[in-house]
Amino acid sequence: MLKLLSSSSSCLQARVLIPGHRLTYIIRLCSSISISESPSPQSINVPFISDLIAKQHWSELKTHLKDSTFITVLPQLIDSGADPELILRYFNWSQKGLNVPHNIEITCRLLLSLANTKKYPKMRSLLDEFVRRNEKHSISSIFHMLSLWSNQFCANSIIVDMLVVAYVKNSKTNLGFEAFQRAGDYGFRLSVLSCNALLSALVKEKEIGYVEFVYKEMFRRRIKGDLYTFNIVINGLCKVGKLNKAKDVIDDMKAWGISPNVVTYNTIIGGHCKLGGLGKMHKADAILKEMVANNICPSEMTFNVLIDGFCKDENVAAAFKVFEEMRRQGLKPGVVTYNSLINGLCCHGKLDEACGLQDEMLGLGLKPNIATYNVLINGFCKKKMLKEARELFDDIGDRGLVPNVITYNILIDAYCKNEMKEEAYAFHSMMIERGVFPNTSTFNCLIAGSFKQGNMETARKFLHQMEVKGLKADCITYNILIDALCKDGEPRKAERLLNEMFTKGLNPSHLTYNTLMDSYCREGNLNAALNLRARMEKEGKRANIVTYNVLIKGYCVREKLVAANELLNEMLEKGLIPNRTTYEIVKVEMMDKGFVPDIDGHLHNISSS
DNA sequence: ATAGGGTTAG
Repeated sequence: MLKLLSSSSSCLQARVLIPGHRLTYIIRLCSSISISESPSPQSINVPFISDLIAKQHWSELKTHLKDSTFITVLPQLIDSGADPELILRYFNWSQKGLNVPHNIEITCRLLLSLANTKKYPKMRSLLDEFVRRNEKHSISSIFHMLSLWSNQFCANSIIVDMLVVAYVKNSKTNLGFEAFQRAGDYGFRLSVLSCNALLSALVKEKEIGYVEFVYKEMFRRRIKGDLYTFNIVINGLCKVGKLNKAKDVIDDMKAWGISPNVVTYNTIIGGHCKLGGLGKMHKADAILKEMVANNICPSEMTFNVLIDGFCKDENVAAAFKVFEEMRRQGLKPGVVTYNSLINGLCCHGKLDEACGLQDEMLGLGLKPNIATYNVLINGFCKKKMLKEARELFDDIGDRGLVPNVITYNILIDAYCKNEMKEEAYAFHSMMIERGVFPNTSTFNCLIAGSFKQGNMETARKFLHQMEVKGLKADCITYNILIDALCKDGEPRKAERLLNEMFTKGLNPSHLTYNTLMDSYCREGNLNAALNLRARMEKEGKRANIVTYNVLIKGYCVREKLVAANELLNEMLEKGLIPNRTTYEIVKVEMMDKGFVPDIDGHLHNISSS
């Protein structure tokens, strides 16, 4: 409990009553650069000074005020009830001229007087400047000052609301989140506007845990979300594959009387297409039907998302069916539509058809963009038609387009994979010369290429170069390094890299674990492989087909056929469909050694029964 | 004054 006793221009006395104690403390709160030593600061002639500020007679003002009193003028101006805009003008001038750090107390008082006169744009720019200055003011000190100087919840809330937006706008999302959280402790009410801005920034930074926190907290604080709020949260959840939770949010919004719109549906359909797992396109199709049943008309974007999904699901035929349906509904396919289809055809090696489609889009007056070229170049590269890829690359400039980092990465990767490192390095230099900066992916291609050629030294050189350039190793970099060590028969060293990934906040993928398990299995260390499986599942990653293939093979080569068979059964029970590799392992390692399959595909050991 | 789509690297 705190009771205000008195306040001077720069100091504030308050009595602190600590519950359960009989003692009363008198504290003096002084701002950092206030001249608290002088008991009564020289008072100023407010009307006179105000007039000078209004006329912007700064040099005259400077001669009237001694240097040391600049900061004492502000509280007096505020106390006098002068026009807040006038005070702000003086504040900005003294700030610029003297470059003194922001004084929290003064800033908060100024914000409060601006809030009371509804000078919202001025408050926004003041807060923007405050946040941009990067001074290390703690959020709690700001909130504390606001509570000390005002008991108007409304004014305080508006300031805090704008503060959150200012942090988010200036890419200080973590501070925006902290302000959001503390606002709850202080009981300040935030608007849906600032919450949406915060949520949107958190989604962009893939901080989904925080997104979920803010979303739940909004309910708890009775901040009513709008259509944007729900769409942002749904998008965040879809991006990390939490599709069931995304569906729950759709139920939430309906419960709040907000109907999902075309964006909502496109987002959730896209989520299924990208990370839906088994039978994902069927689910995506079902959502499309639900959307139509709810009288939401699919847009060009809806079809684009579906077409791309089918292409990635290696079902180009279905993609073309959607393409036809799209035109039947009178929607015009755009460049993105064609890019998805061209990419789908390229991935199937159907380059002639892909080029034909490009001609078709040209005929429709659609201009290919750099992504169109990237998918085509990639198609040629994957078919080892590097000459044709190079020719396409040379066409880019004639089309008035500029190759981007992806274009270069595709070609560098292709040259590395085809043991043409001179060409790869030439493209690496070319991109730098042309001002396209290599990114982590560029180095991943170069590092992987070096390993492939057995050139450990070069790989290390690129890894070093990458760090020097301030580029951080990502999951794929680690996978490349882990793979190289594993191929070298060094799974223990590779596992150390796995540990390092966690310390760097990187999320190992199935592939990471599977690579390591395979390497342990090859040297017959089944326990180490099983430990890794346990670790992987502890991290929320269920064994996939490759995991089972690796482990089954591991048991087989150690002649533990019964254990291998148990794993095979486990895999079938979990609904994982054995692939060609599984079949080969089973045939060579098991069926040829006395196991026979029954009608369900389960194997039985005839020598034991 | 905020929400949704296409291209690279394991």
